[in-house]
Amino acid sequence: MLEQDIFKALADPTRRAIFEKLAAGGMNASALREGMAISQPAMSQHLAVLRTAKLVREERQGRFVNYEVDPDGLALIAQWLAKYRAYWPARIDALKDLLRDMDQ
Amino acid sequence: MLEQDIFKALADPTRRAIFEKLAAGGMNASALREGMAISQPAMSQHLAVLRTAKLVREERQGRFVNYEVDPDGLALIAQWLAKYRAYWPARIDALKDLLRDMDQ
DNA sequence: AAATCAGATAAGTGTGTGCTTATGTATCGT
DNA sequence: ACGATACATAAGCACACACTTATCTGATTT
Repeated sequence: MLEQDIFKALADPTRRAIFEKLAAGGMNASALREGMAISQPAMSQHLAVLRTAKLVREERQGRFVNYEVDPDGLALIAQWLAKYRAYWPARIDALKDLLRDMDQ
Repeated sequence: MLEQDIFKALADPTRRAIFEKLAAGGMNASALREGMAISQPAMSQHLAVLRTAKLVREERQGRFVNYEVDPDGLALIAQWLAKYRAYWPARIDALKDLLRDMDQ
């Protein structure tokens, strides 16, 4: 789980879309493809990249493979970002508000 | 300033190194090259990519161009990350803690 | 004005990446 | 056991990307 893998994985818009879809709830690879205009091998390859980056993890269920968000990858981004907290703008208040709202 | 630009910019290890160097304090392109085994055009091209991503901003000073971290790009990453807050592991909820610290 | 210096831009090249088609590997249903 | 289903892997191809050398722009110095 390297920074390198994470940022490279997220550099592709299709993979970000897949990740975002999974963030709304785990599902198998076929379900992920629905409404996405992407071939089965392409999806499988993208999921492999996301897995390597620890952004996603799999769990085999019979002949399906259920995928879900892996917090490890996100944690690494948070850590990377934290290194530069000195530069976060004051108007990041929006983010603070967002986090406060999510606490309710 | 698109997500696309940010993640692509950070997907390159040399650019992350440049960014990290600038995070320690602004400096011009020549100073950035010191100890980095990178040609002048390559540095210029990397800086252009970081600029497009709003991760870095320039300020011309005579015949030098001083570069420094641009908070805008970092803010965008923070916002992207915040969308997936539900998945952050409790023990590494660093971003939230840091934001709390900033409230003091 | 001319030479110099900091940096940007242009054009070409090798490598990486995301796709495709084809095939392989498990698991399920009958 | 057999075919079907869900997914992974292999191999090839077109394009993107990071580098190179060469040149250009703009500011400084003498």
